[in-house]
Amino acid sequence: MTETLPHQASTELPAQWDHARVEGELYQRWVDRGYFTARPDSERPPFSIVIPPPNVTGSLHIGHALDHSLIDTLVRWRRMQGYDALYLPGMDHASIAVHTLVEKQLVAEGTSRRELGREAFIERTWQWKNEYGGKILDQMRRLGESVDWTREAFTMDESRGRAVQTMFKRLYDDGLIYRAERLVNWSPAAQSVLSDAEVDHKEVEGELVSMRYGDGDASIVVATTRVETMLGDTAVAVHPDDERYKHLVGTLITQPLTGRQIPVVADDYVDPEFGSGAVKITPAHDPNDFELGKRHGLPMPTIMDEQGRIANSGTRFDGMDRFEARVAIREALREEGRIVAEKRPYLHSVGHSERGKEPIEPRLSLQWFVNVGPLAKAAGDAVRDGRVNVHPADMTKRYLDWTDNLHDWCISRQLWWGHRIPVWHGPNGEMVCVGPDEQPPTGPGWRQDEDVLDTWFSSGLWPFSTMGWPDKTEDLAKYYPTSVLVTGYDIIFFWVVRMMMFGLYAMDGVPPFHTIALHGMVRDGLGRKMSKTLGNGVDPIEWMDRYGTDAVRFAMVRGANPGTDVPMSEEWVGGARNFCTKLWNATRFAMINGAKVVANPPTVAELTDADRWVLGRLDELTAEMNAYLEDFQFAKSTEALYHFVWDEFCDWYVELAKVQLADETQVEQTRAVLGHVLDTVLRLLHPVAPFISEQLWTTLTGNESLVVAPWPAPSGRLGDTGSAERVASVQKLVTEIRRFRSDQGLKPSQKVSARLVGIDAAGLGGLEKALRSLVRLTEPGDSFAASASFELGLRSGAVTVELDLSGAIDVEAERKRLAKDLAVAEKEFAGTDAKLNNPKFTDKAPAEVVEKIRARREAAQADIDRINARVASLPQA
RNA sequence: GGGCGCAUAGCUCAGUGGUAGAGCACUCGCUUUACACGCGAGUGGUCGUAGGUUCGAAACCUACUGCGCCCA
Repeated sequence: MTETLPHQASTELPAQWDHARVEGELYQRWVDRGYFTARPDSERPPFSIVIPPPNVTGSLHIGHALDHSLIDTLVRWRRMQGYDALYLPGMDHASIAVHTLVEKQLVAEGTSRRELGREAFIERTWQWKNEYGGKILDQMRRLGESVDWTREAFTMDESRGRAVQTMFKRLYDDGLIYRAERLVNWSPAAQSVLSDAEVDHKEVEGELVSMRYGDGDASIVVATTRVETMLGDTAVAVHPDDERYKHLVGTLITQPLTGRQIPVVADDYVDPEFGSGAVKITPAHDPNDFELGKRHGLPMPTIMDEQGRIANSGTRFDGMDRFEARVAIREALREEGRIVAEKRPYLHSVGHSERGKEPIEPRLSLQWFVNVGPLAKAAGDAVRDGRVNVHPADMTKRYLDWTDNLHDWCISRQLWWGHRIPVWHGPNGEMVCVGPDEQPPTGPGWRQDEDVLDTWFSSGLWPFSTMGWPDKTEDLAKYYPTSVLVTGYDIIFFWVVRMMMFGLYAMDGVPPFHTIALHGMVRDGLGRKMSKTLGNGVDPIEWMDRYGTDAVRFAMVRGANPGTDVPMSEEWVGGARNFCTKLWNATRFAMINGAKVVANPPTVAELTDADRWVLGRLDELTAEMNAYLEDFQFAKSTEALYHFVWDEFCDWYVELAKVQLADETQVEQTRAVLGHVLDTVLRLLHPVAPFISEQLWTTLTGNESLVVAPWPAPSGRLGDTGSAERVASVQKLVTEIRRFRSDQGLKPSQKVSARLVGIDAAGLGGLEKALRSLVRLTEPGDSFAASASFELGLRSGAVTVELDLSGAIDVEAERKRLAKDLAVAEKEFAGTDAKLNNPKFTDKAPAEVVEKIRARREAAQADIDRINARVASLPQA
């Protein structure tokens, strides 16, 4: 078996592509040879991409497989084009996820993070990271990603930590980071604040409870979905123009259960049409109420603790969980006869933690914020004035929607795993922000802020923190800004906007990338979102096991139209695998027949029409694929290659070549053409399917590796020789003859004696041998007697095919076939004739269009005449 | 409630003013000497509905219907 090892050039390929055995070895060889290592000191121009850092807890899911396949395709393509390509890998530290995970472990061990203490907890978290984190990096190797492992980065390592601290201090000193008491998204599960981006709003079936505050004339009915918040009410609000309540505005009203007196206030915010037209106001537990409370100077008591339990309300509900309290308070109100209506289920929208899925509690709390105003404006302007392009362009609006409507970003988290906020608080409320090389204040009463920063704060720095910023490094000078950011449209607000804001700010207005190439999300084979509830999710690693990495990558890239979702099914991956097999077999066939890459290719004059045609098409393909890749049209680029390899090279050229290989005078040139086409095709395929292309190419050429082989350019040496037209004519002849044979029930293998009248006059004499081979037609013998004949119109003339079927033909089948052809031709004639008889058309349509239609009408007329003649010549039934 | 997008073959999608396409699925035939993960030949579409612009509309405009996504 050793003869098939990938590192040994062998003249013969194994019968089958054994992806499972070869992939790992090939990948390791690439890494060992340093192909993926960027060289800032090289003369080559840079092409750099930083991967949006995956999460340290994560593993490769189907979305990564898509994103990474596209990125690696671009990187490998540019590397082959001669760029000094840097594809920089790494991970983020996933503050909440890891913190929660380790905390759970501690609880299971009967202890807690408080018991352990901050330092020991962090120590423990690093242990977890070193032991279990980063599974995804191994999976990236499986996927064949050409990343520079010598530059692997992690948001929590020392260098990235310096970047975070530097950035914080700059923003702080510029007044763009501030601390304030605001109503924030509180996660009782994590016992931490979350940013708006980490909260999903979902429709839930809750209840709408209407209750009466006050008594008699001085009473108002208010409705709420969160009855428990009534303990924190500090007002009832009505619309200023609402006649029903005018007499109550400015008075106090008695609140049930607490017996407190709260004011009735008037505010435009209230919708008089909704419900009773009056609303209860809980400033510390509802965003709208908070704003209203500020306008009216209302007290803002917090009546829940950090775990979502009622607290400090001074009622018997203290200590109860928020959802228990909701029921208990409702029932207490009912006993007092305060409930006037209940609507259940009542559909309304509730914020949920994107990670933990639990309902978010709006909570008044002292937190750190980034004032995103100037940052977001700069991020929007960079796209508006064209310094940064969004692909596809219609996604620009989506991007600008984000930058133009961004709220201040809450960056503090009540967690321990992460970058601790570099601010020291003094005994008298002083605050000192400390940079990386500065000494924090010491002395009694000084302590560092307890909170850590949102993980996205460090991820936003990724395009330059990974290159050594804030130091002025060689990498930063060469690879920043990065060439393009490739990511899904669903995380524009997470990655893209943050990286843009921070990049423009930290790097003197230079954006972190000039191009944002957006792709969609992977969906299942029926176009449905993959989800746990549907159970339609898939593990890309399983597919790689079964079909090979190349098949998974090819399927992904082939499905990726710009900005649109990518439906992905096992059948689709299977199709990609079939393509790999097809190419494998074609290469194997070519090599068995002596295909080789030659130093001095045959001159154009030495080539046959088939040779010239396939080489011309290869030139077109090369140009086409390049243009598509330049434009991030991954699906089209891959589809073009697929079509050429299968439908043109394998189906036609290889079949035509079989005849040439049997001809001593043509065998050498044919071997050279086969070798050249495969050499080029494998180069073109390599960025998408690196493994199989490498194995085939190194075997075919005996060269070291395709990873660093040059990307092909069109040869441009074919010119217009008319070969393409002649091959197209032969294809038409072949198809029509096959159709005739099929309709007549002839077995494909059955040889038929035939005369091809007019083939020389049509300029196809050079292809006759090949044509006969493709449709199993033998030369007519002495006893040749045509029992069937039909004429075909070609661009260079008509050819009459006469066949000796040695016996009667199936007249009925033939009649049916001709009737169908006649119908098609007549429809074509009628359509074109109607146009040409319309003076408006002939007057107004461009001359070349009129000419084209005229030619079509003539061709249709000729077809009709031929078919009618053929019908007339058939024996009468 | 606000915004955006989509509707083309059984399924999933290309197609942006001049002959409706692909992959898969389906039907028939085939141990044709690289490949049955294959070869050959086929079937299948009033391009969501209704108006409009145009010599000409799947494409451009308007309305409607249905579906999806984002935000609140």
